Amino acid sequence: MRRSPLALSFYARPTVEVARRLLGQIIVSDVGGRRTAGRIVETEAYVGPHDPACHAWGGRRTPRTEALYGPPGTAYVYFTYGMHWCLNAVTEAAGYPAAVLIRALEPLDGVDTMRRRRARGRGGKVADSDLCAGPARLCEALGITGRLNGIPLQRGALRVVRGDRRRLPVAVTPRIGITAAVDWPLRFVLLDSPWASRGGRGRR
DNA sequence: GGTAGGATAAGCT
DNA sequence: GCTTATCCTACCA
Repeated sequence: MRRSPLALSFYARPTVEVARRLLGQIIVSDVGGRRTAGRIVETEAYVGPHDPACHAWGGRRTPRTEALYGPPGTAYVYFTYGMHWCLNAVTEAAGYPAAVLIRALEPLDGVDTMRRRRARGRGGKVADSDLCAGPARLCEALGITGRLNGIPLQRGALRVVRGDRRRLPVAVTPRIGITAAVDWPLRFVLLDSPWASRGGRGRR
């Protein structure tokens, strides 16, 4: 089945709105010649230079954050904790640094590939419910690394395509793992989704 | 069921 | 030097 990619205009809106409307949409990765795909079940908004948890807080513009200033629909992939990659979709107008962090997916396609990637370098096996339940986990499962930083999400090896968004029960909570602006309700998660990250399955 | 601590490196002060 | 938009293992209940 062929699904249409989300257009640039989808991302050129208030970041909170994009974060909410990304729930239910589908990420498709063809990295390494393998097709993997998953449905977005958890997101967080990082709303710009006035957001103390945003990497572009205070207008920081460095080689690391450069992709955040790109056009809407750009992939912002950053490295953290010395070993993890995380994927964001850049939002709002070009030049305005804001993005939505993709925090969890429901695996749809290429589950065997996901299992292999997630188990690599780790003798044990990974429960299917943990394949994409976390921002770094889903990047590992989909083969996403810094090589994809700055690419457009409308075409190419990594893209976001339209999913079924009818009747989605959404919970709104503070963001996870940050120490700044802890009261801002900028995390969106499908209510009771078994695919959400830890700290994420909760109701509110 | 839960949580504490370690891994590991870029970017900042 | 210190912090970090994390994950995993070990350990305790």
